[in-house]
Amino acid sequence: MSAISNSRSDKGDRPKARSGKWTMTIITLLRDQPQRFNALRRQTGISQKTLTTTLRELERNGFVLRTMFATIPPRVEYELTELGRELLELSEGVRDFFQRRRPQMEAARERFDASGGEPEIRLNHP
Amino acid sequence: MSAISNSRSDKGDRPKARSGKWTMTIITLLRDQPQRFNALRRQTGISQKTLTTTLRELERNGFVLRTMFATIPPRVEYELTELGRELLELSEGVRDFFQRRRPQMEAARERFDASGGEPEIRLNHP
DNA sequence: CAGAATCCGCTCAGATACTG
DNA sequence: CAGTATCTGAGCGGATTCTG
Repeated sequence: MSAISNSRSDKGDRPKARSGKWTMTIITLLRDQPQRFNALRRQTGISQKTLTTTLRELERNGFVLRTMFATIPPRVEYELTELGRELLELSEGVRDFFQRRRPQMEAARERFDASGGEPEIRLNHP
Repeated sequence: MSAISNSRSDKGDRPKARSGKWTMTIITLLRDQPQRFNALRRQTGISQKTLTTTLRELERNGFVLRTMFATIPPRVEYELTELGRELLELSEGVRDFFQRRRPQMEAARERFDASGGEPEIRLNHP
């Protein structure tokens, strides 16, 4: 274990790229105004550890700006950067797509599940 | 274990929605022409199990059409549906975004890692 | 309040072996 | 060739505990 300090900056191993199940949710919540840590926590029900991890990666990649206020108790605010705002637009596009196409997807799933997943079968080869 | 058959249609539990690390790769490979199972396998280096799972979910959701030819040896082709083609466009948009913004992201990462992840600190509260 | 550190269970993806 | 069945290891996300 570390001998002197245990701050994050001591660890030599940088976090690997994460897909981030909660990433889209977080940046969506940051759309309209900066938010504090526990505000995000309450709105999402996300665990503290995962929220921290998600926010750190967003910060690290330049999508979110973290600002600490040296008050007691401490106050930390997260807000979208310009780059983060672009990511938000992108992610809204993705969400819109799946929302628009949801009926087709559900219909396809019903067909697939009803047929037990049996594919088209052709006897002739093209 | 199953008493009589072990075909997929026997299992009552349907697969849950998967994020699919390889999904984008696969539909990109299907852009220009239908492809056979092992062709996809060779081009990606993806394991056979994961390829099957990925293709099945794409098929189930209506993005990919699977066609079996009753020949010996068997021949199975995968191709994009119209819906799949829309998903392809979307995913190309996503890839383009991260490609375009890669420099900004890498710059942000360097700043973050160099500073040990220390945030902006403000002494006054707004 | 905003985290860091730890432990833990689950799911995902790869490796392997076997079939129609 | 195109799968299915199984085992296994790694990583993610949650719960809990502790601190500045």
